[in-house]
Amino acid sequence: MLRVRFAPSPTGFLHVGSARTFIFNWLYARHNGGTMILRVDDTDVERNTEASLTSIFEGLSWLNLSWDEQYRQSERLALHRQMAEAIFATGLAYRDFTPAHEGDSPKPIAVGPPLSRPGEPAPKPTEGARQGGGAWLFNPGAREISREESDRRAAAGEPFALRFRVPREPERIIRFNDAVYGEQAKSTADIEDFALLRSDGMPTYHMASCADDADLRISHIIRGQDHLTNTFKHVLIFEAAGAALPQFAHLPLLVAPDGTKLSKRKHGPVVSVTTYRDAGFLPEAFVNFLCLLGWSPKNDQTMMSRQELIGLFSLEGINRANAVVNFKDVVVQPLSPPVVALPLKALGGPPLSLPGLERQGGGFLSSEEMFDPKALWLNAEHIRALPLDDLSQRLLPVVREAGFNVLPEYMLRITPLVRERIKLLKDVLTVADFFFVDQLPPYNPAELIPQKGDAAMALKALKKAHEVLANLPAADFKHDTLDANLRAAAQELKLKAGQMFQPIRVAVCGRKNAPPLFETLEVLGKEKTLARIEQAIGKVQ
RNA sequence: GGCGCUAUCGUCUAGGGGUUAGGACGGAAGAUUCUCAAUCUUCAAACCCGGGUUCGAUUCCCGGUAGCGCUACCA
Repeated sequence: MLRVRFAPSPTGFLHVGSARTFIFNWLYARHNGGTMILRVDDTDVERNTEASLTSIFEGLSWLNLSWDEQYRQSERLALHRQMAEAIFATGLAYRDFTPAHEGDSPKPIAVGPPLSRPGEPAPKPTEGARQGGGAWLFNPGAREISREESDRRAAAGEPFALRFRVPREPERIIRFNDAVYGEQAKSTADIEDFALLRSDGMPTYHMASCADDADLRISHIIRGQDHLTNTFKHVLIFEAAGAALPQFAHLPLLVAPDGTKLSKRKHGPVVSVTTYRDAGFLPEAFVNFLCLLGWSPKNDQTMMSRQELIGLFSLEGINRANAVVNFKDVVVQPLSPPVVALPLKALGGPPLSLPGLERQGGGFLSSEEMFDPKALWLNAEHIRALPLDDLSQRLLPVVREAGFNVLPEYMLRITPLVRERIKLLKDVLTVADFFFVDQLPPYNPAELIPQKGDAAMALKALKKAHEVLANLPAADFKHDTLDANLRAAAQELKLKAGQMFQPIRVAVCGRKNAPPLFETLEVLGKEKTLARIEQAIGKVQ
């Protein structure tokens, strides 16, 4: 029975790296008909918050990801302690009565004899941490305390941490096979006596995680590569507890353009899944994008539906090198002097604004700056692949949230005009804004003047257009009729099509770049069209 | 410092002892159109360095370098 788990610790919003880890686990389970388990690793009471847990659920639900079983580590503490005690009973763990944090790195007080190899001199304590090489033996005296003394002090109520007694003499080579990174080996001389239980009785991550993985019969542990070296400790725990070793598969890390691990603290909103949701990514596109970081179907496919991903996914397709999420460094490194936000490319409207993404010194980051261009492209691809009514339904809430009370039927008519022009759902606000308002926001009248023309030409075109369109029954405000009439008018005025159409476009849309004119007029309707042309005439005069 | 991992166009990646080193994004140029977008065509762009093994290495081995990760009573 194949069983995989995703085990987030609720210490912040859902991280894109975590989301990808979930997805890979989920894909593996769904591909093989296995069981997907969500386990909340909340043993760190200091840092866990319920708000964080809520945000993780929110993120997963937006991505439309499902799981079959759910657990919470804080409800399974008895199990963890039980397994820790079982290990203690075998002699493979010992009580360390050193007060908490007194032995923490890098304070030199903990030095003691490092686990130096024969022949290597031990470093002097004053030299600081680990200069002699090898792993650190925490609080060396603690390991040697007799069982009698240990029992006595414990019975007296003295607090202690439980540490794993890593085999020292003879030193052993711990081995495991990783589905992605291959055969792994490490000497016990390089593994420190790590803690199993804290002095308050709470299990550490290593203990809780292994106890649960064993108890829940997890068959495959698919997780970030930052756990690769921890795995040796886990192998030790599994062994000591007499549990079967699961198959490990470590995933390359998601890194920032500067190569460092993506972190909430350093890279802020660009690592939060909610940022992508709020910016108007389609969940299916975002999942697609995440899958392409560190995994390949090896068949040159880039755009994949969820079903295709499930069908194509395999551990063999996972890459070993870290993958860069290619956002612009300005996101994390405020520029000085401050730079004005770039407008969205090709879209006349204001740049995308999202909370937390204000640029230092004012302005907002554009979507091209904060998102990986491939993510943007993939999102556009998925948008274009959506049926019109589906896309329209997803656009509607975005528009309404921006304060425009648009009817579903109207949205459906606008949708085909924006479908090929937006990369993010939110782009609809800058691409189709003129459909939503009664009054066009102010624009530069000079825009009304066509190529190789002057104000007189603009005026002539606008007046003629108004005349022609006014004579058209509202029912004839259809693409073909508009096309025929306006072209005829252009010919009559001896204007090129573009020279005729641009003034009208600017009059109606308030900018030069917009969806095709006749479709636009058709959707906008006779009344608004004429009103806007009249206003434009006023501006030119 | 110690240990582990990694290294193909700017980015995501395919490939693998002999290839014009493939694809995608992004970039450039052109076609098309009433603008924009979409679409189509074309172009530029990569095997970290040094040794070995071999008739032949980008590919296998070793070393170096660089990057990353771990090295907590965090996860």
